Amino acid sequence: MTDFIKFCNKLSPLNQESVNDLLNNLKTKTYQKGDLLLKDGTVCKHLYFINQGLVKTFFYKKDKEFIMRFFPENVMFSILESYLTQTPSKFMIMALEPTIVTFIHQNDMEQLCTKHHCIETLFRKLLSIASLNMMKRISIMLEDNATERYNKFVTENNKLLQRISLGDLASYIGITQVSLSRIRAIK
Amino acid sequence: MTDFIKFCNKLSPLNQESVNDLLNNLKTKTYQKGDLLLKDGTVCKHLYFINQGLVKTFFYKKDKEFIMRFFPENVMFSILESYLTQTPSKFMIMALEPTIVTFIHQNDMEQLCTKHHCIETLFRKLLSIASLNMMKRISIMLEDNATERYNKFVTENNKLLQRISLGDLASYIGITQVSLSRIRAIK
DNA sequence: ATGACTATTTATCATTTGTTAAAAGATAGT
DNA sequence: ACTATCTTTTAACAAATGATAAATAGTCAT
Repeated sequence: MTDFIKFCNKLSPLNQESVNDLLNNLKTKTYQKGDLLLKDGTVCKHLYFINQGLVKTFFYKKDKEFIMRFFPENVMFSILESYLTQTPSKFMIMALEPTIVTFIHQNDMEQLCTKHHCIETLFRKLLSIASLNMMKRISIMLEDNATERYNKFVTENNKLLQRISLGDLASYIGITQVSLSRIRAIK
Repeated sequence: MTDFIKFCNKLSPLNQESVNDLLNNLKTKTYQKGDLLLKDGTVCKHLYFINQGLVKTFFYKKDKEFIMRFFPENVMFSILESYLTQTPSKFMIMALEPTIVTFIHQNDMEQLCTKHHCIETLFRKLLSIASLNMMKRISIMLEDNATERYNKFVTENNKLLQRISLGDLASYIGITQVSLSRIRAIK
């Protein structure tokens, strides 16, 4: 739980009262590899901080899987599409490793944003980071072909690479696993 | 200027004092078709509201152009990559039609976010919308091929379609103009 | 209307990526 | 060590998209 607070405080300073209010609303849960933190069709009610482990957010089109993003330890995440609108999610969240998350309920977070200006500021910073990440992703998908996207991922996520299967990486990059295998073979 | 306030108030209610503070910091400017609102390599200092007209945000890789997004009248926009970090922009903003924008300086907006909780809330809502839009864009780029992306754009942006050139639409979809022409011919 | 310029279409060929199937390699449980 | 299962690689062919060039259509200034 304290890592959650540390992370927040680093991003945007919180006063003592807001820290206490946050702490009072945090819960922690453990998941095994393969467990779903969120099933599609359900509303994402939580904002998560990942203490340990790795998750992927993804969705299916027909029987094909597409990965939106990987989240390793020490970052915050949620399914914004569902969390922000409180509508059923198109996306799912799955633990790729034994994972421990600390989370806060959307209702509580919303109230705390209203109550504490500094928490609203924190949330704004979180959304800023998410926006920057997604913007980067979009520009990469536009300007780079599969090989370049793969190389970029490798250099920028070197440490994650060993923890992600080839199939998952391919789904993230936006190609088939067979294509990615071929790309790797050519180098 | 008042359309700016109307838009904001609709998104997130503002008290009178914050409205006044906003109004005192707004400026309005007119651009001709083809004018740049922002050149790449410069820092995006403003958050814009578009009263009239149409702009595109885009970038170059070598001599190829890629379009991030179109913004028509009555929406807010900026180059978040640069605005949020106050670093030189990879992206440019160009008017595709005679365009009138009302805008606020990043310094001023930041101060107002600190001064008025309700303006911070407004900004959070703006970032939420941007995040949802980008999330949708990413999932479309993952799951849909060029033909599907084109069809989706046509049905969802029917009114914009007549105002955007084929080449620009292709750059947005992420294919060459020649490919898009072929896709349209097949239907 | 004319000419100059720009945008769009069409055609051809090259390259990339998808699809399917089979083989090879890795992992976990017994 | 052995099977069963899952992951990754390899191969052959199909489909989609890119690159280039030429033809057609549309736009704008005079």
